[in-house]
Amino acid sequence: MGFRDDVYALVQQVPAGRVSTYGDIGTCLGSPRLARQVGFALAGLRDDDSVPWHRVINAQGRISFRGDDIRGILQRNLLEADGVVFDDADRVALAELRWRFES
DNA sequence: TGCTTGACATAAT
DNA sequence: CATTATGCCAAGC
Repeated sequence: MGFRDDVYALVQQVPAGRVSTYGDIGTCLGSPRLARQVGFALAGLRDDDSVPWHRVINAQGRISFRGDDIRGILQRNLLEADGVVFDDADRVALAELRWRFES
């Protein structure tokens, strides 16, 4: 279809225990300014669990809320289940967990 | 075809 | 460090 499918493909490349940022995905797809579109694409998934959307967070290493707090808590829960650790500021160690896309 | 919206990013306050 | 303002690009209407 377009941009969104590329986002899904990249997110699916992120292994468990690793996380990625909207900016990185956008950069991999063309420009770092595509970050919003990345989020937009993931929003289209809604409750589709075929894509590990919870492994995608913002550049600050924090979970992006969509409006429903439950969504963010669920995301954090899923990440912790993958082995991702949050610090006191509810942030993940991006320097260690940040996934680097190959192509 | 053209305007509005949006799970962000970055810089400024 | 949090909050606000602006930019950017694609999708929806």
